[in-house]
Amino acid sequence: MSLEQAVLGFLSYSEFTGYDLKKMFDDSVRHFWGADRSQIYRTLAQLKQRGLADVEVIPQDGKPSKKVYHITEEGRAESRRWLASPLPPAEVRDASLVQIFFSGILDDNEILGLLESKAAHLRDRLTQYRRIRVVDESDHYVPSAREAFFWSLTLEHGIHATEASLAWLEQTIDRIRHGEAPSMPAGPSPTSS
Amino acid sequence: MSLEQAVLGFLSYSEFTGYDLKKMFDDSVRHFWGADRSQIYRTLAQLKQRGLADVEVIPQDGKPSKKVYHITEEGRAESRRWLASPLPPAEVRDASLVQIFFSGILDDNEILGLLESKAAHLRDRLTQYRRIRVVDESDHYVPSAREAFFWSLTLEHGIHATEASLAWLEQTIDRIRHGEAPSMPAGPSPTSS
DNA sequence: TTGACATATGAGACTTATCTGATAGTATCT
DNA sequence: AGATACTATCAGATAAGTCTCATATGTCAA
Repeated sequence: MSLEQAVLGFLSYSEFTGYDLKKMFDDSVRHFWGADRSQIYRTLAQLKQRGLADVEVIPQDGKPSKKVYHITEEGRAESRRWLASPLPPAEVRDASLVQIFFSGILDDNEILGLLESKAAHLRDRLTQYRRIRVVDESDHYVPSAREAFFWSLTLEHGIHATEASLAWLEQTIDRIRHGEAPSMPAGPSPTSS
Repeated sequence: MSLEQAVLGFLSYSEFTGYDLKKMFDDSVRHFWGADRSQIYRTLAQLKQRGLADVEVIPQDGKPSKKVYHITEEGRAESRRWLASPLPPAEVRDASLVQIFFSGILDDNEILGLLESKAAHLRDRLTQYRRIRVVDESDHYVPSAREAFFWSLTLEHGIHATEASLAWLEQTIDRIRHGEAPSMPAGPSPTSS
C-alpha cells in the first residue's frame, strides 16, 4: 500500500507525529496522494505493529501528549526496497470522462456548459500548483537539495498533466462550437410522433 | 457513484445482462473506469432496488438463465440529471509519483532504471489506446454517430494525457542523465567515517 | 463570550473496490 | 479423457478510503 510507503518515506527523513505528517501530506504530496487524519493514525499504528516504526510518547503540558514515531532499521530497509521496485502505472478513474462518454443525450449547449465548468476547475488547479512554494533548502523539512529536486519533479508532472487535460478540453470545446458533434438522430422524441 | 451512472448510461442505450455489461466496460470505458464482475452484478441489484431498472429473467436451454436489465423512466431521468450536473475533477492518486517523490535515497542509475520502466509502461498503454478500434456506426452497440463522437473524445483524452506523462518522463530521464539531480549529501554512510 | 483556529489523538461506521471461489452447463482443443 | 475457455450469476472476505464524532486544552479576535 502506497500510503504506508509515503508515511515511511517521511519517517526516513526524520521523526514525526501523526499530526505533523498530516500537515506534510497536505502541503507536499496532496496533489497525487491525499490522506485523511484517521488513515494516517491507523497507518502509523500498523507500521509500529509490523516493526517498521517505533513510538515514543511525549507528555506535554497544556497540550495532549504526542506520539513521536521513528523509523526502525527494518522500516528503512522496507522503504528502500519498495522505492527501488518497479510499479505498474496508476489506473485512471475519472468520473468526468464517464460523463462525457454518455453525454450524447444532452444537447450541444448543455455539453459546452459542462466542459467549460471542467476547464475552469482545471485552470484553478493549475493556479494552485503554480502557487505551491518552490521547495528549497531553506525549507525546514527538506532533507537536502537532492530531495528538493525530486519533490519538484512531481509538481512539474502535475502541471504538465493538467495542462494536457486542459488543452484537450479547450480543443474539444472548439470542435463542438464548430458543430463537429453529429446531431441526435430524429428517433422517438417528445416533440415528434 | 459513477459506476452506477456508467451502468445506467449503457442501459439507456439498450437492455443488457451483467455479463454483457462486463464486456462493454472492458472494451469501451476500461481506460478511465474499470469495473469488476461482482461490482457490476451488485450495482445492477441496487439499481433494481432503487427502481431505476427492471429485470426480466430469461431461461435459456443449455446455458444458465440470464437476467436482462431494462432502464425505467426514473432511471432515465436520474441518468440525464447526473449527466447534466457539473462534477469536481478527479483526484489524482498515483503511487508512481510517491515513489519518485521519495526516490532521492536511491542513486541516479537506479532511478533511471525505474523511470525507464515507467516510460515503457506508458508506451505500451499508448499502443493499446491506438489499437482500440475506431468506433463507427457499423459497430453493433453504438447507438448513433453522436455517441460515437463522444466515445472517441474520451479515447483522445487518454492518448493526450498519456503522451503528456510520457513527455515529462522522457524529459526527466534526460535531465537526470545530464547530471541535473543534486548528489546526496556526504552524511553518515557505511563507507564514510 | 462565543466562536474560530491550532495542537493532538483516535474510534466507529460506512462506502467503494478488489480478490477468490462456488455453481452450472456447453463447446472446443489436446 | 482431461483441460481450458466461454456463457452466466453472485456470495463472502478483505482492503482501502471517507466521514463523523469525541476528547482535551490554549490562544486570539470579534
